[in-house]
Amino acid sequence: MSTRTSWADLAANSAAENVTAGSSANNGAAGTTSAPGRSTYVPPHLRNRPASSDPPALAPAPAYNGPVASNDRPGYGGASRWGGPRNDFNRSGYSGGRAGGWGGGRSGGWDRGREREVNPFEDEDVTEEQAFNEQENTGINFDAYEDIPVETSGDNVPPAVNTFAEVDLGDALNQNIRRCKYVKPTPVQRHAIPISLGGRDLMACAQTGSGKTAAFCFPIISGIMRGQTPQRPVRGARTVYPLALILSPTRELSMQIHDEAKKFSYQTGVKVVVAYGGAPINQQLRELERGVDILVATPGRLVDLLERARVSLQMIRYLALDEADRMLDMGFEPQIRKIVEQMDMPPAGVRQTMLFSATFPKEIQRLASDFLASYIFLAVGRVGSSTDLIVQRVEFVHESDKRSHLMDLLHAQRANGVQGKQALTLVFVETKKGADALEHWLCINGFPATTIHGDRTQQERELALRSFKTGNTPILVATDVAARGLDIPHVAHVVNFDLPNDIDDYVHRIGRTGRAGKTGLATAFFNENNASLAKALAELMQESNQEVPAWLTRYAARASYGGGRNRRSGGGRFGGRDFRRDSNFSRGGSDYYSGGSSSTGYGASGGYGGGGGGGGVSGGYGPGVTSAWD
DNA sequence: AAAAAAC
Repeated sequence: MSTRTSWADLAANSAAENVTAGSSANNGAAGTTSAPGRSTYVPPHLRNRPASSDPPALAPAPAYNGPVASNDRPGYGGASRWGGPRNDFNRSGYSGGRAGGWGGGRSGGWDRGREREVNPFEDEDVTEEQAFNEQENTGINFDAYEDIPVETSGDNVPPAVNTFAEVDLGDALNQNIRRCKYVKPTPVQRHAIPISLGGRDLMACAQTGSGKTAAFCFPIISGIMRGQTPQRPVRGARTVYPLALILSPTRELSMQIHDEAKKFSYQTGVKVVVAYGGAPINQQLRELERGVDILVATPGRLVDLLERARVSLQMIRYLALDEADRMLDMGFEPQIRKIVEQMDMPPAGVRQTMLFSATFPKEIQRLASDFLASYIFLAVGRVGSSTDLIVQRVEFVHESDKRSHLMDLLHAQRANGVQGKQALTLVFVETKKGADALEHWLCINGFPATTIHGDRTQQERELALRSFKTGNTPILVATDVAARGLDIPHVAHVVNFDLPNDIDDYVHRIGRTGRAGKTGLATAFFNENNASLAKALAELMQESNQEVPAWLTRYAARASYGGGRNRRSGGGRFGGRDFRRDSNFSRGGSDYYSGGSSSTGYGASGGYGGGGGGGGVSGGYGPGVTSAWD
């Protein structure tokens, strides 16, 4: 009994046949099938919470009364791609109200005060009322941003913004941005947010630690807030229908994205749930039943949930792939294809799709383009990494000398340690066995170490990460499970005990340090086993103004087989280049790339920061000043 | 050849 032309109707036409309107959001929890007990369920971790941990007396988010048509900016192509139905996203009657103002019935019970939303900012100083619009006067040298090379291609690229205030994210979200103490958008946010708000699909390449999570979360949250409350179909009573899906390649990264997204969506009425393997599924199912707008997940657990019909993707409006190139590499691609193309998700062009990574090899871009419609390619920053914050060293170390060499590094580091505490050191190795062995060896030699890899239980993995973050065990031996996305503050040193075979993996690994405007050190142990990486490594280091040892240059020259996987993706200074711009790209269709492109942004300073040296992104960050950088 | 990702 659908009564209007809505997104749900569109979905019904394109994806499913058993749409039954009339039930409220989220699997009828507040509708006719509502289970009365459900809305009063309080999960164990929230029971008996002292009153002091309730949200402080923040003013309720003011009603959002701004224009509601930002999804429809004329001329950006969003509306035309969507045709009529998309206009229904802009619920004209959206009138705020408590906590972002979902009408009654949304997320049954969620916003009725029965369950208090845990304040994710409770550790932080929320009384601080920095004037949101005074960010021009903070004394931060954001001019440095102007030097960051930016490349966009695609049709009708929306112009970048300079402040959060000038994009229309809504008051509740703006307040959370303020609580996060994000003063000014990072470069990728400046460009990606207006693109996404304009309704466009996006493939974005931006440095590690450059605020990508917020770049895709803000438009999603904002879009859901202003969107029409969907008529979610009733299929099985226990099927839930998230509106947004965020996929990431590791469990810990999904947890981290979830934590971030919870902060951004605090008191917006938008519910974020995370689902990943290795943890009991029942608790995740309970969370899902309590309502979900944004689902953050790893692929395996999501497929499980889909096959159990506990989750349907029929109502997905937003799809985001973090570490998108990893998600589409050989190991992951079939699973991702299944989720995106073979379940009930609306097709590209109907949903909005955002792909983010610090690296984006051409061949992966080609695969990814299957998931996108008329998308904008965005590359921000140099060679896939904030490398000017990271001092990269390469040392020639024979396999048999690696342990003692590591020991020397750690001893030296301990001597220089601040306040007697060992600086956090992240040591990457090639294999899980190798990780365990090295951890053991470090421990018996007096260096408190722990390890994270796929053979450990999820509990062990999470404990290891926590123990590392707190400095309890300041050395973490890791496989590539920890290479991507994880934001671990204060990592002073990344050691590539075993170098990866792929230069992109190296970029991601060293990106675990040098975050939040801090400097970092990355040391690699190179030997004859790594010859195939020599060329790419030497080039990468050169591009980021690092000292390249002469012996490495010789290795690089010798390695004539430096093609294939190890070649810089697209070359040049960017983490990537739109593969559509390659002259040898052809795919039959002509609708692929017809737009213009622009480099270095929108009339901002030209050039690449004088070959890199002056192009630093860190310049001007004062101590204690937080940006949305991380 | 390895790692990750469901039970």
